[in-house]
Amino acid sequence: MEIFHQLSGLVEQVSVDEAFIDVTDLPEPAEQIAHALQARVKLDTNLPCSIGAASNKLVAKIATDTGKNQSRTDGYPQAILCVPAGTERIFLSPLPVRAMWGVGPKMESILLGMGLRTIGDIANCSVDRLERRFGKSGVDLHQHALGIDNRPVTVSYEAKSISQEVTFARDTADLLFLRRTLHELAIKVGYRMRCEGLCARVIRLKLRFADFTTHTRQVLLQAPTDQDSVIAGEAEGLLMKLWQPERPVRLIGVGGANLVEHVHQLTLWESETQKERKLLIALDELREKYGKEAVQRADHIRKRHKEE
DNA sequence: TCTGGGGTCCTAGGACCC
DNA sequence: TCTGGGGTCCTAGGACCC
Repeated sequence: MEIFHQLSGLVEQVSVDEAFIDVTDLPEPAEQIAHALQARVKLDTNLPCSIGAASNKLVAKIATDTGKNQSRTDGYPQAILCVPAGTERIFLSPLPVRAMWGVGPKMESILLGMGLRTIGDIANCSVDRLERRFGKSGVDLHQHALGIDNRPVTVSYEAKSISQEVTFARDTADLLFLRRTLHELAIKVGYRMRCEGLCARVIRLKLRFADFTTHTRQVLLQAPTDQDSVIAGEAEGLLMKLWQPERPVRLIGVGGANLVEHVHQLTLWESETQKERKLLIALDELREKYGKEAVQRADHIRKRHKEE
């Protein structure tokens, strides 16, 4: 990512190992930039990478995937594929619908059922038919099949939600264990929110049963929070709504959504919650210095011992 | 791919208000 | 008192992505 930033200020990081770079303002041709960038990444990190270049994000993304698939001969894919402006539709046309960004297994089978095999078939299909079948996203799908995508490269990134979840090695029907796990997850979520300076207005619980059915419950808070105890408490309340003693649980997760920036409350007296905030921040700092297990709350430990 | 841990966006229905 | 239409907010679930 550092290497990308040296190239252009307009870098949109999509995941740990993927990014869009807007090189519109650079004088060199895209192909030349791509080769230099790939060489640079290899030299500095010894990592292979694939690059797709096009006039918009959608086509660049598909170009990367396509190049990667084509070069899947031996070893790592190290592809470069450039799609010149004006040739987007021609490039996409022969590709299978599954190659379209946003088309997964479900949509693929629906499209095949409609007799649409390639992206070109989607492009030649009437917008009305696609809209009837897929709603608003059908209109987008048609545009994308034509190679049209107006989404800009977005530099700043704001998280929409923060969550933690665990899948158990064995399904469990142990409520005490679930509640304890919930607490541990809530602590991690709260920590991450405080690191980002964010508070959540919505607390969400996710539960997956042994048969893989997944349920979520959420609650809208009066006031946004970044506090472990509040997150844990709300999540526990939600757990009791979903919990069925006879249904073992495979996964449990906690998250915060509707995130807002943390603002300090202007009250005359420090409330209990503000005291707890200060305590939590102090604990966060200790954990950063001495590791995650360095500090634990005595009341939590006592509770645990009693339970055990 | 019988399934890990994050995320995002969209849809549909219900409650509530004017 | 009942009905209609439209808008917003909230909740739950599904599809998809890396």
